[in-house]
Amino acid sequence: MGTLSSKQQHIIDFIRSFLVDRGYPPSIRDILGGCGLSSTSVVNYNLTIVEREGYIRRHHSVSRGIELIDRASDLGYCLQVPIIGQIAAGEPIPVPTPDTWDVTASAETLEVSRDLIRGREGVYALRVKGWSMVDALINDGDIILMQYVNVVENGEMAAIWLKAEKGATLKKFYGEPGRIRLQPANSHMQPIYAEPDNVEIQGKVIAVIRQLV
Amino acid sequence: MGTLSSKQQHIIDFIRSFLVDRGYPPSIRDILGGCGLSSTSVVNYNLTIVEREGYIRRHHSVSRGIELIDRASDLGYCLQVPIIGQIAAGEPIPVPTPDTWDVTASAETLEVSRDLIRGREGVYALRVKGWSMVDALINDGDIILMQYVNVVENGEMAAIWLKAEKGATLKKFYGEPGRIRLQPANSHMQPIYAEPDNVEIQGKVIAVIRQLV
DNA sequence: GTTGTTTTAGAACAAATGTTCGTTCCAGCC
DNA sequence: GGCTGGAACGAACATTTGTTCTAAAACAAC
Repeated sequence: MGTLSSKQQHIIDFIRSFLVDRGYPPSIRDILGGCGLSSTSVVNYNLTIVEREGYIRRHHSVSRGIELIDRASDLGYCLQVPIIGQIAAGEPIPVPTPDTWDVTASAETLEVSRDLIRGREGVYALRVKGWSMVDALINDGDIILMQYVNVVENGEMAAIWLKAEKGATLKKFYGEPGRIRLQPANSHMQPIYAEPDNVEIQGKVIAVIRQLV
Repeated sequence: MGTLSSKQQHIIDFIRSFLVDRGYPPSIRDILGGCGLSSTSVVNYNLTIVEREGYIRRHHSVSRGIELIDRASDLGYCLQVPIIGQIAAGEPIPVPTPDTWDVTASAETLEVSRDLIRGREGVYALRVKGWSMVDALINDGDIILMQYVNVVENGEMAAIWLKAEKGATLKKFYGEPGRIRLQPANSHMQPIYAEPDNVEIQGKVIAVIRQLV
């Protein structure tokens, strides 16, 4: 990646914004107009240099065949995850059944980068309401990424519905002989013990996102 | 969003993979070949329907002017944020100076969706080491998104370097007459008071990301 | 069957767009 | 001054590519 003149830098910026804005690359004459240049051959000339320096890839004799390949502010793809509700002690989570799973139906969605999902299926998001999860280092207003599962391994953090208490909580799950231990993430807090048929797993936590300000 | 024939669904899938693969949209004749169709007018005919159903937007009389607008399975751009180091009590953060700011230079980057950044400049990420920040609901292994700033407003969470103690910490910042109050996010913990010229702000926290499993 | 609608075919056209080439401008240099 | 190489210009050209039109085939409803 060599150095570029300001004109060439401007061209790259224009290509990027054009691409984000319109969804397809600009033609040479688009760049001409957008960057205030005066001749298609000037654009072509600079485009050749920008390609030689490794910022774009050109597909010759293809209209708008410009491919951006800068890693710097490069655009990887995100996935959209539905925010299907909020979790608060005392309220059940409206987990969608796997067959009525429709991302587009949900009113709000969260954009999440691919590495957080890691190819998992059945991922949804919840907004945390209240301070009942602070022992799990989860705050009011946080967003938790959940995966829809029925069973979890020991030690995994899960959203658990306590039928008798009619309360939802986030705890680390440990199956023990004859009982289930629900351990707060904070080591200073005491665990809760529950009957196996009193708990219902509504999904496991795969990430926590807290946005400040 | 209406229903599509299998042929039309195939066309959309082809457009998407073509786009991801080559960086620019297919022409009508590309679709013709890629989907095994036999006439450009057939492609055009189905493209019109697909557009009417809201899956794409066509820019007429523009070569390859096809814009994918399905929210369901992809799209939305991410930005890359450099992970420039880790924060732990007792170690300074290697904050880059604004002029040597080079995303590509950093060994590790984090992909983050656009809404988390919100157009801010000078954003970097830190990996949290140790449990010294649990009072701020931040755990060992969490990743915090930071923005490089020198001053913060009262109540904002910031990475603060205490010169005398030679320690970095994350606290809520409050300027008070003659002193600075550093308040843990956890209300059960007591604040720290510091001399104004003993503190050095290294950036403010704009998001916390915790990945489990 | 008839009728009407949807879908396909193929070709021709016009516009969009990449490419080429001779020329000009200009700064640096011998 | 004269030479040279990078950069810009402008026009012409060739290809790519969207668009349109007519006819036919396929399909559904009656």
